[in-house]
Amino acid sequence: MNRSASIKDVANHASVAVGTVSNVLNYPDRVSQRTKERVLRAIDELGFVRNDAARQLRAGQSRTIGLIVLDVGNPFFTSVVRAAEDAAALQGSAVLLGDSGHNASRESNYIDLFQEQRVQGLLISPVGDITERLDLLRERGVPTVLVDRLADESKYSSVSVDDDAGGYLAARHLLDTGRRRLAFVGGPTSIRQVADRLQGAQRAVKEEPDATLEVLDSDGQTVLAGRSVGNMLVERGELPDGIFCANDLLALGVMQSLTMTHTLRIPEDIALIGYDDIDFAVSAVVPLSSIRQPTEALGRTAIELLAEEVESENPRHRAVVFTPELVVRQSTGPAKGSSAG
Amino acid sequence: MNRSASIKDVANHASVAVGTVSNVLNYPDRVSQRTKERVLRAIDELGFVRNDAARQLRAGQSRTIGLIVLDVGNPFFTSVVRAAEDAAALQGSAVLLGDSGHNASRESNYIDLFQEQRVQGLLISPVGDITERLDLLRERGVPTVLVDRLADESKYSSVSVDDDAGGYLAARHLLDTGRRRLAFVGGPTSIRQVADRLQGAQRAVKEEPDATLEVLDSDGQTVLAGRSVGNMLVERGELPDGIFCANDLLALGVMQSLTMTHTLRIPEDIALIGYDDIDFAVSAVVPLSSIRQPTEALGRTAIELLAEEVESENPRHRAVVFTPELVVRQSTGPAKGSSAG
DNA sequence: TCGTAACAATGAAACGATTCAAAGTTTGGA
DNA sequence: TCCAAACTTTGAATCGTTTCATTGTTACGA
Repeated sequence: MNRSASIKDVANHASVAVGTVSNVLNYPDRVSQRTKERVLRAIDELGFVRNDAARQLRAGQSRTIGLIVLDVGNPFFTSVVRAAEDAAALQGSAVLLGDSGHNASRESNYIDLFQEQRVQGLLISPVGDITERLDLLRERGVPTVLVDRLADESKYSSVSVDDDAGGYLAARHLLDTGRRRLAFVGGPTSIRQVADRLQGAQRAVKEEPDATLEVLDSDGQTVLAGRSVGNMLVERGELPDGIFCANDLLALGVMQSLTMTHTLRIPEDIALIGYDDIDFAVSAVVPLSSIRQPTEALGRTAIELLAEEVESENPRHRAVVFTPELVVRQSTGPAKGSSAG
Repeated sequence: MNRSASIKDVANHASVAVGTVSNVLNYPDRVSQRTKERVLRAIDELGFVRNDAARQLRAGQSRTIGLIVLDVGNPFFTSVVRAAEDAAALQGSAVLLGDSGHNASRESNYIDLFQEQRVQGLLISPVGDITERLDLLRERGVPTVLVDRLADESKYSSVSVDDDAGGYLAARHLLDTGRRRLAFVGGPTSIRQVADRLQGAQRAVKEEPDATLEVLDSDGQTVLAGRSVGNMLVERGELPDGIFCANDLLALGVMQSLTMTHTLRIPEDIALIGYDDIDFAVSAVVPLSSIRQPTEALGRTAIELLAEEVESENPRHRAVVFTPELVVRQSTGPAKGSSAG
């Protein structure tokens, strides 16, 4: 048990050359039936398992793809990850998953790790604007596809969802159901997705002369962060009549603190809409309206674009942009004593 | 850009021997200041990145740990994963994550993959009773720790939570708040965790002569599966007055279908309790009572036990069992016109 | 029976890092 | 100035695969 069996041990045990064992493993057709059986028996008896490090070393490349997401705890990303894993499995690759947690240094560590592993390529949902680092990767010949982030097509392929359009959809829906004093709740606007969704919302609000949009900064994009923004609003007293949150987790948090007052009603007093349409949106205190993103398509397409980059020597990069979709539920029903318009 | 620089390229560029470059990387103290600087400059100029495959091949072992969970979409597991990653990072290892999705063949694929990668060890939350496969791993000298599953201490280390105790806690709580016609909702009882929780519940119910427990099979452990059990109950009409779900996702699903009727009230007509205490439990339609499991401790301890196995030649295995905790929220408040007993 | 084409099996070289015994260099005390 | 000890540097050997030119074997038509 000290050292696991090598291909050489198998060769000895079956009285053949190492090359033959390798052929049994990789090109079974090149080997005669008799020999194949003997080798397979030896493999079984010794419990031989290929050493992937040696394979990779010889091959110069691994069969893994690195994927770095901003937050594995966020159902949006787990869904993308799942789709990417499935798509990768179809083409015989495995996915190494890294969670940066919106933290640039953790992200950097994963990039280092994946580079050392000589991954086939990298899918990354980057923290901030790490163009220098990514440009370096590009120079080093590591194919990279940006996920959930629009990229300069001359440099990278990317899959993303039109966040500006999504923000517009959300705000437009609040306006269409009669709300005029809107609030946007979103983490630091240095996060691109947040900034774009806000921008789309502002575009919609500008279309209604009597509508206003207040921006409420949240500390991150979690249920907890949403709850503290909600508490702040409740204490402050002066409330908007429609709230658009940069993601569903935030919205669920806001919903919690609003409903805990037992005096504010959703949607009669305040309408609430989130973003991502995670599974939990439908099972919230008040089922949450949201903006749905095609997560499966994101993950699958990312893998496909990466495959294109890996295969062609000098690939043309493509930026695939998906369109989000409004999902109306109870949390944005008609306002108190007003007909939608 | 065709081929990334090797240690030999660096050595040439800096006019030193390959061994010296290796020393700069691994034992900087053995190298003089002048030489070190020269080598580091060469590394920088060539953009050299260590080839992990070659390192591993030489070292005979990788610095990664394989972790196979039943469902990454389940917040319980993502929480465990996160804790394990952090603990592993502290000891300089990386975690390779695999999602079996309760599927034995996917699980088997990941075990193969991880074995080929020569991971330091394996953390696994196994699908069913795969003792044969695990015994084989043990013979091959792959240290293995079972996660969320009690193991025979003579063979494996394990970290788990006492599911029987948790089931008892949940059912006892329903009984204590006056419910007598209980139902248990849980995926196939071939899943160990489900079976144990049910058993604990049955133990509690036996303590009350006038109490009954009906078992409702669910198709998996997702929000969706919960919803369909709930729909079935509503259509059938004859309802329990207390429901214990094998996890929170199921409970949220059941809650959805019950509240959609607009005639049944939680907790007045039916009390509902879940299991896991995921973040979303608190933000449900009716904040969900649940059984909390110490997920961080699970993940961290799993890594620690694995480290013990890796370090000692002939380790004594340990089975660490954590105790779950009742979290009472609104979904199990007092019943209609009855005082708790 | 011979020659050749098709098929099988061989084993040395290569991948890139680490290790370690050996060789080379510096330092400082006598 | 010389010697030994301490410090640096060297480079061949090694890890376990895959590759591929070469050698060995078989089959079959002439």
